[in-house]
Amino acid sequence: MAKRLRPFDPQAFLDSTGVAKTVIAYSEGQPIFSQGGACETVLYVKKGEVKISVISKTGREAIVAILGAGSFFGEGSLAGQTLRIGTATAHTECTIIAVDKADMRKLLHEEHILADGFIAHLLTRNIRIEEDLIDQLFNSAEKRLARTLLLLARYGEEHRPQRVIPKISQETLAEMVGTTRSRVNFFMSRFKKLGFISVDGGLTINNSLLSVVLHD
Amino acid sequence: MAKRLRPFDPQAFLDSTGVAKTVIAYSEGQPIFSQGGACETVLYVKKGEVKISVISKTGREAIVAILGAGSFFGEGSLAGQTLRIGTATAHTECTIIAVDKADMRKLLHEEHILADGFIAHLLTRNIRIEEDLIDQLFNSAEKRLARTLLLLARYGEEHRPQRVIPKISQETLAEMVGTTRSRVNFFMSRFKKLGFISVDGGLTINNSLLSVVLHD
DNA sequence: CCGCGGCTGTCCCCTATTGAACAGACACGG
DNA sequence: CCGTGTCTGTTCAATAGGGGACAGCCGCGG
Repeated sequence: MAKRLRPFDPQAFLDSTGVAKTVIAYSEGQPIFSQGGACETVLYVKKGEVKISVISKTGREAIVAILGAGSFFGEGSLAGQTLRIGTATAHTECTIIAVDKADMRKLLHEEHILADGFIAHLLTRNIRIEEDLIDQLFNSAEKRLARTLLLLARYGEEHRPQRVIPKISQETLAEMVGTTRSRVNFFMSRFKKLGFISVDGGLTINNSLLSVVLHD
Repeated sequence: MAKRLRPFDPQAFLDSTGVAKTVIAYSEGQPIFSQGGACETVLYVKKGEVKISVISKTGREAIVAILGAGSFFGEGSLAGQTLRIGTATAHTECTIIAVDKADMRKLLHEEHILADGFIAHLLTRNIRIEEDLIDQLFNSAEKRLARTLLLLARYGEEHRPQRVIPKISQETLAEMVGTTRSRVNFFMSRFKKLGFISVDGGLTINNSLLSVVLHD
């Protein structure tokens, strides 16, 4: 089913369908929706990347996901959520399609092909979140950081294993990993010392070496 | 959509459809599928409860979910997973319907109504897992335990707030919360001392008092 | 060229958590 | 009534992680 996603292009579909929708371009850092706000739409990343984060009562921020083109988000609205549980921010410049939840429900019900794609998306999402949860349950901050770096390096792959990581601050890493910056820095230094990563301009990671951390 | 799940009954649907399926009754503790095993079916809880757990490389067990009647599980197979990432065990006596993944795909594609129900299920699941993840990211073991107890107490609700918790060992709680038994014991003692819970035969929790823990 | 803001490299203290061990309570089957 | 296995209550030493604080770097816009 993951493979079925490829041939089906929700974007073209959404573009062509007659349903009411909004297409908006955001510049980096702009909020798309905010935690606690009304939950009336389902959104789709047409271009760029979106960051989904949550802020705790104590003000700590955690990054739940970074989604690329082709992903839906804000689907919670379909399940009866009335308030957004997180905040969506443009992580890079991006353009987003928003569909009213009632329309989306109708579309899903009437259009096999969209429903298929949406199910595929939800399944993928589910797996990823579950992996993240398991990661949190089992692994130390060090391993989680290693995993995050590996995922980032693999990101934008599809082709040859790219190992250069797009610029990212330790602060952001900490929020993704679920720890503090001082910890991140501590482990990064260690990784460098051990030759698992290197910093020559961009951050480069050595997949096979870093993987060692993960597997004990 | 969560509400739509109610009128639609996947069980009756699966029962009536002509697709090949297996219905099996399990007794408590029996394995339904095992981590690392082949991933060929999607399953559905017709009666009873199923425990989904994962075992780490170091042998630690974590309980990812406990699902009641009406839930699907093992849907990862649809997304191209070839190996089960966790183990499903009969948490109580239960009866399970298993559908081959190819058949399930066909059904989902052809039957609006099933697809609707399945999407509703996935959305609900997604939200729950995401909440668990956020809980792990933000909250201390103490708060997570409080939350777990509250969820357990509310479990089987639908009606008046029941506060008696079905018998459950500290060991199991630890696996659900993602901590150790000693920690669970420590916090349980504290909760008792503070009057948040009481043990007169069964474990009874005081919802409003225990909620305090959650909200700082 | 200077100052400012945003990051990084380091330290350090203090609390939370782990991991293991051990005795006592209880339930069950022989 | 006894042994055995499964929990619970408790303790303790050893770590991992949280939460600052601070100086140094670097790029950018006056």
